[in-house]
Amino acid sequence: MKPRAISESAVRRLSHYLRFLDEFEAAGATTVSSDDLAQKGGMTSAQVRKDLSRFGSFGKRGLGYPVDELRERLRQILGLDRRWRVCLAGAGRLGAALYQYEGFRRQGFDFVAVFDRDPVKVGRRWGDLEVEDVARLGEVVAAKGIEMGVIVTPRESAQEVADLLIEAGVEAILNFAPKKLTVPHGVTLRDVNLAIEIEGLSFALTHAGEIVTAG
Amino acid sequence: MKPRAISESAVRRLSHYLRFLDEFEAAGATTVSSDDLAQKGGMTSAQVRKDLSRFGSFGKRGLGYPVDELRERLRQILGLDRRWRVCLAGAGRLGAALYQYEGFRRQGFDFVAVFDRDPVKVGRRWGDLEVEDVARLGEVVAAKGIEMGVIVTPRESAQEVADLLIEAGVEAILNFAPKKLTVPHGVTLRDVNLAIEIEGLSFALTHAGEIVTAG
DNA sequence: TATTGTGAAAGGGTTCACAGCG
DNA sequence: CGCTGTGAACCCTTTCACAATA
Repeated sequence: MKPRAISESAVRRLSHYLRFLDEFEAAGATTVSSDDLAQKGGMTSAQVRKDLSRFGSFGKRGLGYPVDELRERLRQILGLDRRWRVCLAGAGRLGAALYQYEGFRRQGFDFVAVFDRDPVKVGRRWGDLEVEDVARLGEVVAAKGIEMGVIVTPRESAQEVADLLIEAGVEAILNFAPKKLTVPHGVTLRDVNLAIEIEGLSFALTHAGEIVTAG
Repeated sequence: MKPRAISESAVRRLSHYLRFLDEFEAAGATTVSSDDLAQKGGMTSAQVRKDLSRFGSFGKRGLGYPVDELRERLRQILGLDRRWRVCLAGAGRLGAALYQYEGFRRQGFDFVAVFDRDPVKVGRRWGDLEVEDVARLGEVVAAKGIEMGVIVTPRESAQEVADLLIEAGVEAILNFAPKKLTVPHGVTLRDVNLAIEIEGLSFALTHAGEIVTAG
């Protein structure tokens, strides 16, 4: 089975299309054209069609795509037609903000465990959870069937925690620590590096006039 | 002036190199080769050399790059040899977490104002700041010489706040709201969309076996 | 000799353009 | 007729490979 590779940016666009469809649905549309979707995202209609056609022929020539159907199909494709069990590694402020962010739950992501190494934090109540000692990570991940990990530790502990997660069988990690992590083949890693994003802004302001492209 | 466009991903790599150099410096190295840097980041040495050579010839053939000098040069290139005045739009939990994140201050980014529309939040003390009414955004941005905005509002208010920031003269925006914003040419926008990142993970787990490339 | 800096080649993602079809 | 689906063309980024050189 090797149905051709999909780029990370293409997957990101699928998520965008899903949000655009929500907007069209809210506006009462029953069909949308690739061009309608493209305009919401500042992209070309050809790109939208290429992205969608990779997963099947959902459109009707001359008409466009049925909003409802395409929306459901995209949710399936993105794996949003089920719920996922997620753990937080790091019980700091950023972790708390993510934990309480409604958007995750709404899209099907449930935080079912929080870990920290700090004995002061271990045992504290977080909603209906209790912060667990990171030493119990493997045990808890197995017991609760946790499938994704979100790393919100300081830079220094990030790789260590990633290794624990992977050893426990977690195959998808969202890393907020400002550290490039090494993961084995088969584990999916996404980085959200706040420092790097804001440095991109200072670069752009510093080099105003020179063009910065998308790539 | 048009010294060839620079891709966003290339700028991101410059930030990475800077962090790698910090690590090499901490380890006592005085020079590094493009291959040393490449290995830290899982990239090729040719890529490192191409990225760096765009800004000048910092290396010595047969030896590599002087750590100190390259580090300083990269800080200049990224605009980190000065401080930036940043405002937060949105006094919620995520905003609070970012506000208290030491990393920003350490790299030269100072939060000098926080805005919210909620009268309950306006007037509250945040460290040595006071939450301001978003109605005063233009005034405060001008008075404090604010250069960057970080949007941490709900989805619905994001575009509106972005427009206010831009009208006030802000030319760089970091957007955490899960909404694709429209900004005029000349304004730099970076998105951090947590929902989209985690959806990337569920996509990968759902399609395990099929390859997801970098692009 | 080891490593940079860089043209040339390769690779991969995006856009074009049009045949196909409702 | 309008819009999708898609092969081909295009373009940008990455990698290769080697001349240049400390």
